[in-house]
Amino acid sequence: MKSNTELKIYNSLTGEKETFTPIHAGRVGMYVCGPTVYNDVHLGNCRTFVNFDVVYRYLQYAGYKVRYVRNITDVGHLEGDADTNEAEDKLAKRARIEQLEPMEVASKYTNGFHDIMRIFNALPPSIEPRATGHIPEQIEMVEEIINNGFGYEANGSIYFDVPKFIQVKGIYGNLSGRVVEELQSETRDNLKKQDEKRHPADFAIWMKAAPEHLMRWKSPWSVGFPGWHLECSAMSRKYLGETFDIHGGGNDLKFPHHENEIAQNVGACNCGGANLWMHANMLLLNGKKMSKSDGNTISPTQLFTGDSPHVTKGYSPMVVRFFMLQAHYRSTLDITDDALQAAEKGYKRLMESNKILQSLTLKGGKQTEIDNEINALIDSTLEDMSDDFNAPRALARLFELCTKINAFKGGQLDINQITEGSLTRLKSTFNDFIFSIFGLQDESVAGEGGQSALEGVMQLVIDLRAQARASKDWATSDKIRDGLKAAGILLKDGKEGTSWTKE
RNA sequence: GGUCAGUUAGCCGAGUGGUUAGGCACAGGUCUGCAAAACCUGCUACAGCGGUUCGAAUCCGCUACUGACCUCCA
Repeated sequence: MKSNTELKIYNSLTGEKETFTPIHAGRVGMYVCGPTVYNDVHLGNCRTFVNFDVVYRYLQYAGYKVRYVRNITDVGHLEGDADTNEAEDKLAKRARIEQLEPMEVASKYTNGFHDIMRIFNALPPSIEPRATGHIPEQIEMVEEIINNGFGYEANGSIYFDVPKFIQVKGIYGNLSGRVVEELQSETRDNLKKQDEKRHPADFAIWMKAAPEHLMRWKSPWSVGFPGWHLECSAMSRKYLGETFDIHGGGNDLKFPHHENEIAQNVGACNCGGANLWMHANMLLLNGKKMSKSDGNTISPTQLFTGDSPHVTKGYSPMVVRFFMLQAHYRSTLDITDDALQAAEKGYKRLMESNKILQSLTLKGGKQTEIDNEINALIDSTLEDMSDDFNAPRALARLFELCTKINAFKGGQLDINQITEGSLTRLKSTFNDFIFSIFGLQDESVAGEGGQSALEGVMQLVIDLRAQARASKDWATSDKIRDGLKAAGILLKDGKEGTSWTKE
């Protein structure tokens, strides 16, 4: 542990921030609900995964060995009314529309999802299991649930008996705050549709496949496919154990998905799955939920290219990632063009300050008030992250350090007012935060190989311009500066010469 | 309709019962050949109405509004 502060995490299950104590000292098991791969990944989905990427990264930084499991749902997730014949598997529907095998659809969108995650610099999970790769485990779980009396068969489909579960275990609704009596009264109008389910709150754990259904497996009850919630219960248990540390996902999965997941786990092995549930909040566009039907939506690609009426220009992936870090994961985040522009400048300022910091040196530094301030800021940055992963607050502290760093360079503050040890600590912590914890990348750095050649060229150009300036040849000097700006390179004249940066 | 969350300065967004969040924008200044960058200073807000308190943006209640979930959704 590089931080002495204990880690506190908000637990959706209890509604309180709790001191995090892993089941096995030094190790963390974390499961995050991954995407259903029937379409291009949604930008809001990206926010959730970026948030959990930071959680994953910070846990590792804090010294934990983390097993991070994030699934790919490629079967079972129904679209439409799941209780009528109109229900259709999301992947199967897509396969029909695109005239592809369901697995082609899954592969296509899984690849697309991975591409976007890589672009956002999200680390791959330790294990990325697929629902279709775990059919036996899911069938086994259905059997367990039936044997424990919490499942019943109707026409080849198996349903989870929620009223029975409530009667015996009494925990259904603890996560989402639902009361099943209310659910029943709310859906009474729809009761006539539910010919198979005994209770409207019941949900399918195994579905008998209609003849035209493309995805089908043999089971003791019918040729069919598993229910949507089941794969997470089965796979989290398989890879993380009957009880594990953290389960995460988007806020909108809390009910019914996560509530049912818990019910399945408890119903199968009398184990509750995760000790701690984390939910990332929604991403809004112009103050409203993204919705394709309203046109209030933007894809990651559109955001990068600027090809959308919602933005005036394209924003780089790291700017978007930085933008996401500026809000707490449990708050909604409103994506607007103005906010993105602000984030773009903030991101550049942060990256630039880090570059400056890494080049700072001192001779004969001593401990002063400034030294104390800097160390206090570093400490609070770590404390902020340990307080329910408060990235925006940690980022604010980093910006306060930026001001100091820039002042050291500009000469407004004397670098020798801090000790050698503090400078070293500042350099490593600042660097770790930006790259290892926040997972940002420096987009101003050119690709491999090109950088050193460009450095040489730039040094030459800057020298030539310095000569022109020395002889007060402003025309040449300004021509160089303006020409470089047009090429996307900014020159900065400082006290100790000129430096440059990519725009 | 039910449940839950939120309403913070021009914009985005943290936050705690009493002290400057931060970013961006804006204004003034320093520096500069000019500019940019950087630094300094300023702008100092907490939906409305009540209540608790010596003191509330922070706790409680009501109202208004927004959003999420209740149906596929990260």
